Amino acid sequence: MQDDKQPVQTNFIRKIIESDLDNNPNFPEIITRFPPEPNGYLHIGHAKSICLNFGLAKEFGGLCNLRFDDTNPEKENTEYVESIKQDVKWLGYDWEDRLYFASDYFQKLYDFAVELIKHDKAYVDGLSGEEIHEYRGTLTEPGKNSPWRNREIQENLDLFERMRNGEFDEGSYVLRAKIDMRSPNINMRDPVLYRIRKAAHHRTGDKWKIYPMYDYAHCLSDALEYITHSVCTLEFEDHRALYDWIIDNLQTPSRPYQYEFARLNLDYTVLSKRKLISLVNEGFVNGWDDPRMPTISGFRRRGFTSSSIRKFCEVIGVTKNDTRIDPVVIETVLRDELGETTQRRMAVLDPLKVVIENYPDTTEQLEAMNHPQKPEMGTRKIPFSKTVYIEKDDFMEDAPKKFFRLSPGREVRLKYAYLITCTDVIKNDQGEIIELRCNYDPDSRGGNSPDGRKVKGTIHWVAEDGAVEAEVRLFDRMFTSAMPDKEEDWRADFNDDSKQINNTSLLEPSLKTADKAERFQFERLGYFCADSVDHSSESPVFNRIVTLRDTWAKVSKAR
RNA sequence: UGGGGUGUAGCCAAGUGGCCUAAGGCACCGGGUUUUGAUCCCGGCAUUCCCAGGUUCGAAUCCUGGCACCCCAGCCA
Repeated sequence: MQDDKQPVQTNFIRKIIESDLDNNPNFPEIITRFPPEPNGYLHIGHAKSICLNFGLAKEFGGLCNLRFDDTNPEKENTEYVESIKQDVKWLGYDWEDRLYFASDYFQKLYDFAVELIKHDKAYVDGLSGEEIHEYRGTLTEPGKNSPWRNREIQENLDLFERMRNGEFDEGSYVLRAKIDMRSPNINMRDPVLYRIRKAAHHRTGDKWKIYPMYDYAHCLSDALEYITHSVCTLEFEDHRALYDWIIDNLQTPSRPYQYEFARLNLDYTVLSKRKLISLVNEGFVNGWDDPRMPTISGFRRRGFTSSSIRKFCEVIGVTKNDTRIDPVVIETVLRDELGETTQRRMAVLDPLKVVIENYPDTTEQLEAMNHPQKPEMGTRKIPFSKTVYIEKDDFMEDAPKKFFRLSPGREVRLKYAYLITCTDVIKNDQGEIIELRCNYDPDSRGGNSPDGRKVKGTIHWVAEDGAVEAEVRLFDRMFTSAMPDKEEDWRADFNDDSKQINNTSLLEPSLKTADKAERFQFERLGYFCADSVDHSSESPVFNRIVTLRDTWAKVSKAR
C-alpha cells in the first residue's frame, strides 16, 4: 500500500495497546485477528474491523491473522470462505501464512472441554432446548439449576464422549459450563459449550457430531494463536465475563483480552447479513456484488477503490458510541481520490443533436487535457465535426438568467472546441426539442474567446464522427429512508429507482479502448468505471461510481 | 424492573482538572479563482460539552442524583 499516510486520528484501542506496551517492557508481540464466520459476503462494516485489526498490527509492528469462525456447519460454506479471502486481499491486507480456521482446533477444543469436566467446571445436560430456556430465568429473574447439574464427573466424561461419537440425537444433550444460574449476566447462567449437530461441515465433513459454541471456541482460538488484543463489536461486551472465565479456568498457551468497539451503521442501506441475503435471494439486487450493495464486492464492482474504503474507515473513527454515518462521507473520500488520479473524458448520457451550420463538412482533431491541474498526465485528440451531441440538460428554451448553459441566442463554450451560439430550435410534432441549430466562432478554436469576451458556460459534447455508443449504469442509494432497518417492513423502503440503465450514451472515441475496471471522470458528470464483468470494447458498459459535486442541481432544486 | 454500555455542533470526532473564552473532518452558508456550476483558495459555523446540584482559585474533564438511547433471556456469531 502506498497511500494512507494522512495523519491518523487516535482511538481508545490504540491507546490501550500503547499503554500495554509502556507499562510492560516484556509485553509480547502485538497479534490481532479478523475472525469472520463464512456465512455470507463481507460488507463495509467488516471493512471497519479489517482496517482496525490489520491496521493496528501493522502500526505496532505486529501480526494480524485471518481466522474463520466456522463452528456452525449449517450456515457455512467454502464459497463464502473464498469470497472473504478475496475481499480482505483486495482491501490491501495480507495474512501471509496465518490463515486459520476454528475448525482446525476442534480436537484441542474437545480436549479443553474434557479438562473442564474433570475440574467439575462443565457438565452434560439432558434438558431439552425449551427446558433450558425456561430454567434460564429472565432479564430480571434468576435462573435455576438443571437437575443434571451435579452429575458425576465420570458420567459427564462418558456422556460427552458418546456425544462426540454420535450416539445421541441432536438436541438430546449439551455440554454446559458450570458457573452461576443466578448471575445477573445471562451469559454466565451455565452457558452451552457444545451442541450435537449431524450436519456436514465444509471442512471437517462428518468427522464431528458435536460443535463448540462461539463463546467457547472464540476465546480459546485467540489463546491458541497468541492473540494479544481480541477486538470485537459492542454486542459482545456482555460476553467478556464468559471469555475471561473460560480462559481463567483452563491452562492456555497465552492470555488474550477482549476489547469492544461500536459497529458501523451506514444510512440508506442495510448491513445485517440476514437482510443482505434476502435482498440477493428475493431478487431486489443482482447478487452480492451488485453495485448498489454495501458489500465489499459491491463497492468493488461499482468502481470504488480499496484505498478510499481504507481512508473512510480511518476518517469515521473508532469509539463505543452508537453512530450512523451518512454515505456522503465515503463518497467525499472517493471523490477526493478520484479527482486526483483519474483521467478526464467526454461523454454525453442523454444526447441532443446540434448542427453547427457554418462549420464545414470536415472533421478536425482537437486537443484535450487528461487532467486540468496535471499537465503531466498528458493530452489526447478528440474529433470535432459539423454535428455534435450535447446533454439535453444543457439546453433550455426559456432559461432563467442564472442558467448559463445553452439557450436561444446565447453563447456557450464547447469545451476544448469552439464558442457556439444557438440560432434555432427544431421540434417534432409533439413539440419536443429534437435538434438545435447553432453558429460557431471560427476564431475560438480550442475554446478561447478571441476578444476576451466573457462566456460563462462551458459544456461537454461528443462529435457524431467516431462517437462510441455505450451502456451506462447509474446507481442511487438502495433505500429511500435513512434507517430502513428501523421499520418492520424494511423492504418497503427499497428504492426502485436505485438502478437506471442508459443505452443512449455516446462516448468520445478514445474510450473505445478502455479496460475492464478502468476509471475515468466524465467531464461534468462524475466518475465512471468500465464494468469489470460486462464491459468489452465491442459493447462498452460503464458504471457511474459517484457524481461530481453539483451545486447547480442543489440551487435549481431549491427554487 | 436485572446486567452491560453510551451521551461534546446537522453527522462523525479530539479532548482524561488550568496553555480550552472546546482540535480536525463531513455537511451547510458566504466570497474569490476557474475552458468541468468540478477542483482550488479565503471566511463563517458549540460563551458551551445530556440535565440538575456539588467539590475546586479553576470542571467537558472529579463527586452525587436524574434523564435519554443502545445491547443481552439461540443448542447463531
